[in-house]
Amino acid sequence: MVVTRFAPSPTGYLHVGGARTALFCWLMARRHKGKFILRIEDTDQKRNTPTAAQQVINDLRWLGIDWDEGPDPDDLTRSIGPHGPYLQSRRRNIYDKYLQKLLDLGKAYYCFDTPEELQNLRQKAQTHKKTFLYPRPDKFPDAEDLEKARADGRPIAVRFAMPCREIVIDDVVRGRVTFAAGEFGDFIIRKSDGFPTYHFACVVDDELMQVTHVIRGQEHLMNTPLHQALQQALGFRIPVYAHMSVTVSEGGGKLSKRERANTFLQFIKNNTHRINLNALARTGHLTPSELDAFLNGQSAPDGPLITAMAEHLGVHLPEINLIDFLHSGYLPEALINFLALLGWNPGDNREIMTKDELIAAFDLERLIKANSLFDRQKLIAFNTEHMRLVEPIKLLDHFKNYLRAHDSPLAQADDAILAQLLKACAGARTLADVENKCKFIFIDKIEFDPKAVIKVLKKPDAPDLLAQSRTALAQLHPWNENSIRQAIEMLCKKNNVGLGKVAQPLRVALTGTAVSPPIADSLVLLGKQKTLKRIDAALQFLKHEEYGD
RNA sequence: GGCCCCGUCGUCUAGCCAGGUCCAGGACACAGGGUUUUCAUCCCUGCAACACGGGUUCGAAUCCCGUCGGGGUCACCA
Repeated sequence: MVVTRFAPSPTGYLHVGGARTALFCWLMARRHKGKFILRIEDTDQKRNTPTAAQQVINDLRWLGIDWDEGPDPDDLTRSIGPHGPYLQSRRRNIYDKYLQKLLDLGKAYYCFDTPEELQNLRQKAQTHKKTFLYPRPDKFPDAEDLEKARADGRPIAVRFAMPCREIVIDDVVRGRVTFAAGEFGDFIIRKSDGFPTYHFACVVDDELMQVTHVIRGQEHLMNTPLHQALQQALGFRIPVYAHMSVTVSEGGGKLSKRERANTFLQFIKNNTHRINLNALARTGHLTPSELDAFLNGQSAPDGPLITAMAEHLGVHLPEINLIDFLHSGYLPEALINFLALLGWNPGDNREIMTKDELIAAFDLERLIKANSLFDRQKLIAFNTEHMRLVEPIKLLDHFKNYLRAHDSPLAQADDAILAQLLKACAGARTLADVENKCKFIFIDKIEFDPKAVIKVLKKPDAPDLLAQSRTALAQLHPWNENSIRQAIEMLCKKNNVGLGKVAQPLRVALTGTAVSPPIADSLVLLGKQKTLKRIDAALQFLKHEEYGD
């Protein structure tokens, strides 16, 4: 049976890169009717935040990735599956057991160096232009040395005695990779705070959880020799390894969480003169000195705060975390499809694929070796396709989810209305597009976009046609898509003009902008009362403008 | 810098392992045109790549070597 695992360290929101790794692991397990495990690697006390694990879990669920074993998504303290707990911080007794075994076998040893001492050793190696390898003592410290170190208050860590021999790893995507003997030094497997390091916990857990395929980013390739040595020392199986290519950002560098903060910072710097910093600090819940620190590049606020401030200023930031994509109105189906094709392809010309199709086609053999760039424009194209493809019920769910994540005026609408909006906006690229197009219906006071006014309302015949529309619509009964369309068409015929001549002034009168769903839909959605009122308001507005000129 | 990985249109990629069917196929983007009451959608056409240099071979995008370029990694982070 195929068993894969995704093992994030909970340091914040789930990053697209991480999501891609999770997706490939999940796809592999589902393809082979195996198991997919979620394991939380929270062995770094300094970096973990209490809510981060839950956030990662929420993000994964939004994407539509589920796990057979792992923390209970509704209650992290509970486990699903026979190999729990799935939070590494709760497995310390297990690691200690294997650690003792290594110690007993003479394959690991205590060490008592302070950070400063290690730093010195490294420096020395660097001045001699040699790679730093920890100098293994001739004789491993014994119980007595341990006591003495403890008495002296020295940090007590444990190192693995790395065997000095050539190491060969077989990787599904890289092929056979060979490392010469002596490339790797003894590394720490238990930190002085008693927690295992990543290498150790990962190897032990992969064995105990019976993981068969380790699929991870290429950045782990250099870790694999260490893991393999550990597996051999402990008598563990060696799983199949697949080191995927990395996804890089459009800027050239790696897709980094800092990118959003940097983009935002750059925007502020370029527009200092027209930004009210006090108001900005308020929306970002920052003190003036915190904002100052951010502007000086000393620190960066949390993701959600950046998002709030960017929204406040109307700046679009590159999406990096999964939650950013939710906020921008992307569909998880589209993101999955897009991510799957970053470094993998089904071997034919198919691109737009559903989750089931991806599962059926997935194959580790078809992973690409070369790094790829995250192309947002292509993502948008994928999203457009999936907006059309997703079942209406599901699309509605996604839309509500999106609306909840915002402070949208549309949140007050019920399901039936929302479904109508979605239908009227067929062809929209993102959920954000739908919201933008329809929010005029839920706003009491609309504002006229000057460009739309000049381009449409100020046209010579516009006020007259608008007034005629008002008269015709006022008499209209019943008020539905069909009747409205007929009324408008008749008006066009009567005046001998194209549909746009009548529809556009109406549109601007109702929405303040030149963008909305098809005109008849827009009128139905707005309702007769409000429609007439807004036409009156627009007519009024035009009169004042005339006097003003 | 040491070690490791990678290198086909601007981008994602097919083709490479099993050399000829590839003057290199698809998609996104871009340019031009068309449909449409706005936006978006949709349709058509076009542009555009084997990093470079040596081999091997009758023949190389495909095999070998070198150069250059990009990325990763060198923690008591994961």
